[in-house]
Amino acid sequence: MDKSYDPKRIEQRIYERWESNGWFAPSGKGEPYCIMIPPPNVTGTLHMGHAFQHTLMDALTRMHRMQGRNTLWQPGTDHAGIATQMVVERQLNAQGIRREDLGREEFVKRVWEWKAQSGDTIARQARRLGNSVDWTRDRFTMDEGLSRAVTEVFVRLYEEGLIYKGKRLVNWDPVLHTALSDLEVLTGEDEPGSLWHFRYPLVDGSGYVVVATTRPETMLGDTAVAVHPEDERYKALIGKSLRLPLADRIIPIIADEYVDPAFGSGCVKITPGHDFNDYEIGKRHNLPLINIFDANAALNDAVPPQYRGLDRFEARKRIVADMEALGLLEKIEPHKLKIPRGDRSGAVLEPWLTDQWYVRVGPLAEPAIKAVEDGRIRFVPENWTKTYFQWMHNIQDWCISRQLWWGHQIPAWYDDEGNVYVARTEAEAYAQAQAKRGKQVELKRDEDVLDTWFSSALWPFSTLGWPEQTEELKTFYPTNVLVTGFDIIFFWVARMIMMGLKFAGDVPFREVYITGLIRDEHGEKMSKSKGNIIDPLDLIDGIDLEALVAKRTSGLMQPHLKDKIEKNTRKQFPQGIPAYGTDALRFTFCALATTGRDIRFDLGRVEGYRNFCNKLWNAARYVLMQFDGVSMPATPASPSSLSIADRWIRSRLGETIETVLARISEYRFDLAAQALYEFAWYEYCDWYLELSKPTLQSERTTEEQKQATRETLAVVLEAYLRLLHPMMPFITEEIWQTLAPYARRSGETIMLAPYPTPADFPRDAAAENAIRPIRAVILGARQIRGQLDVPRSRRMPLFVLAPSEGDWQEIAANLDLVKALANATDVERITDDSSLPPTAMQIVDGHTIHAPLSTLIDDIEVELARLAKRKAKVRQDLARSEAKLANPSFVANAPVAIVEQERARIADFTQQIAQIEEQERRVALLKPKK
RNA sequence: GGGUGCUUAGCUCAGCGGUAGAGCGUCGCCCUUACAAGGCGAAAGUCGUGGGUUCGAUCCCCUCAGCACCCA
Repeated sequence: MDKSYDPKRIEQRIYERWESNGWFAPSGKGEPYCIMIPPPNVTGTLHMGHAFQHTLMDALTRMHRMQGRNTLWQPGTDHAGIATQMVVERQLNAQGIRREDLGREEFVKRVWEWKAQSGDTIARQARRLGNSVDWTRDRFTMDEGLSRAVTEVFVRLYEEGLIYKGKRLVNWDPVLHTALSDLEVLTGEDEPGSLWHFRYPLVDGSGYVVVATTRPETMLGDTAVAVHPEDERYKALIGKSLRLPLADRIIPIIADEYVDPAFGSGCVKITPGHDFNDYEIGKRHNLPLINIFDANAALNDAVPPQYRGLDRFEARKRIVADMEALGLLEKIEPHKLKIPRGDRSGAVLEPWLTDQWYVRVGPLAEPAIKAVEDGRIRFVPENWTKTYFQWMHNIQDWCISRQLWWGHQIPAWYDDEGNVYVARTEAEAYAQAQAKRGKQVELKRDEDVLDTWFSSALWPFSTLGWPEQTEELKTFYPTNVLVTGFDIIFFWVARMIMMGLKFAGDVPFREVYITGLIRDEHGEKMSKSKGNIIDPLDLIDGIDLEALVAKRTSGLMQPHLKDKIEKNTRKQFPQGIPAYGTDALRFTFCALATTGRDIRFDLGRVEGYRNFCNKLWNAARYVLMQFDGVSMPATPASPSSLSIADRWIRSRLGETIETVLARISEYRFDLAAQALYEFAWYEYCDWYLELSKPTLQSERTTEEQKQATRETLAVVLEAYLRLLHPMMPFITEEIWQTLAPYARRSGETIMLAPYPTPADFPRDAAAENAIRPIRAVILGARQIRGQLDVPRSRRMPLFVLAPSEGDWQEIAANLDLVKALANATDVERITDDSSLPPTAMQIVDGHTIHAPLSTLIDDIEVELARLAKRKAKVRQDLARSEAKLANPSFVANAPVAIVEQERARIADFTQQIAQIEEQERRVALLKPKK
């Protein structure tokens, strides 16, 4: 083995072997376990959030596979309608081609070409992350099978009256020319704007009312002015008529509770065609609805000729100017408001009246709520159920049509009379038309496509072959757990639950593990425009500064941010990013997977876990070295030949296995990772490896004892590798391949070896207790050296005052061990320290350890200072305990065990102080007489 | 306006009714034949504020402040 760990040399080779052997596919044996990957955008790349979630899913998948379950991790991608269409359109625009020039068919062909070209980026990334997905089952939402599921669901919902077409106000993106669902609307921070106060004259010439508006350009579509019914200022005006300036229309003054008398002037212009609230008011008061915008949000022919064709923002200026010229502009106030924008285009959205398809969600939501209420689906962490319920109880009908070309075209056809035929195929639609019209008629298919989330909602069963009742569907549905971020609970999780219950007859998954969102080191969301994204592969392979800068500053939507991004990047990564390897990255993700909702990604953590990989690597090297030139005996070492250290480390591994299993079962990957880290580093490496050295190197131990220790080294490490494998698949496999035989374990791969159980390494309380005094003496010696800055090379005799005969027996039985690790010339028991020469003293776990000062230092003051400090600390502790016991109600009310513990502490502290004082007295004797 | 979180060591975060923990960073000492990507030792926190419950609160309850997110 190389002296240090080099992930580049092992990872890809190992992954290829796993994949080519078909080990990712379900075994076909055992209880099923299934996770559906949340399908990423097929033309996109995996970002840190994906890498994070994939790591957790892979860890779960690998663990259950090792536990003998029939395990499927289903991979795939979605077609990301708007995002993908935008990308391809932009590419075409760069060549001076417009989408409309190509026509729909040709354009869609170009998208497929782009998909083919960029499509394997994600698969390549996923492989580098070590994902053990079953690639043979890879799916895409636009695949034939999945498209069939989409059509089937659409038709069935339509037939049940759960899908309808309606003319409604929608959120219209005037740049992308499509409707968006509520969820795709972003309302960001308050932006500075104005509140314009206009005068609308009364028809009877008795004056005017002042209306306040943030959108002057919509006044041409006003069909009323509303006041609050109880507003004394305007009560008398209700029912009167106004002459709408510029448009020169007569509109009524109406009363509606919706009006906030305190806002603006208390008079609100009502534009039912271009505002969601006004639309509702319009419905209540039977107001006419005037649409004044076209698809580009420019004014249409419904407005006076001089405004026609003006863009909405241009129109605003003109209208304000014209009102002012007419003396109808009362004032302009600065006003902050939130402006709705499209989540893809960033364009200011326009409420616009169009024909759209909707899903009537109410009847679907009810069972979906119930499934969570009665525990058939469990959210982890549990408090996300609240978020889910809040949304589900206030759910709105879902606008599913999009005016795009890329996506599942809606299976609806129209005849020349405008009748609609929803059908699984064109032929079926023609048959329906024939039946209805009694003759053959020409049909035209609906141009719109479905929201991408419509197909994503079917993912858990469409990928398994639905509507066919396939074996896979029977075996793996409902799936076990969904791993995803809280940001798509509404978009995706809720909709999958609704669709799964409706069409697959059961919940789509039994648990939903909601992860936090990966943010940058400042807690900022990672985004291209902020220039703070990190490609997970760059953490794995490393990247130099120039390449990183180039990556972050190319293809920016807002080129003016380039300089800032470059500057920040150079500042943050002056040396670029070193290669950390997949395992280090994966372990970092696990360690960061706390219950919080924001996860700050800290490069320091990755580095730390890369070091951990190296530590593990070198521990393995040490273990393997012990077998050099040693022939393996035919039979394993007998239990009776195990040393106390051998028994101890086995017991500690047992506890670690227990902890890891428990923590992962509650999705606390952070705590599981911590337990794994601590065992390997602080127990196995720091202690056990060191404890093994005297046994293996001494001439005083028997060959049988040596064999027992060698085997323990191998057996414990081998089992630990299996325990760690789900989080760090590559390094564990690499080491395991050479180590396994020494642990008498065979098999082609660690990924199919059994996952450890606590029963494999039963707890051994006697061994754990026996190690304690041994450790105490070694620690005492180390502390004395450390605190007095004495080099390890300076050896010394130790005198130990043990708290009990039993404790001393453990020390005495392992004297060579203690001497070696404490680097002591001798370890001698004392029962009374008064006869000792002046020493440095340390109390550890009830053991008092002395080392003669003459062997350590020349300056007595150093030791005196150390003692004084120590004494002060113990006195503080003593005071605290005494105060507690001095409180009669503490003694009366606290549990006996707690009171006893406090009494014991006092006794202990008192004794320690006495010892330190005695020590001070004796050390002082060494002071040169003045 | 409604809702949900968060505030613990310099930084990033665990923890949780009985003497405050980790990683990274910092400071000493050490080239110890597994590992300097290392070893040993150390320093460092009135656990956001103010109340309450309790024998005892970082933890439970209330108030306030700051920050973040979601919904309208």
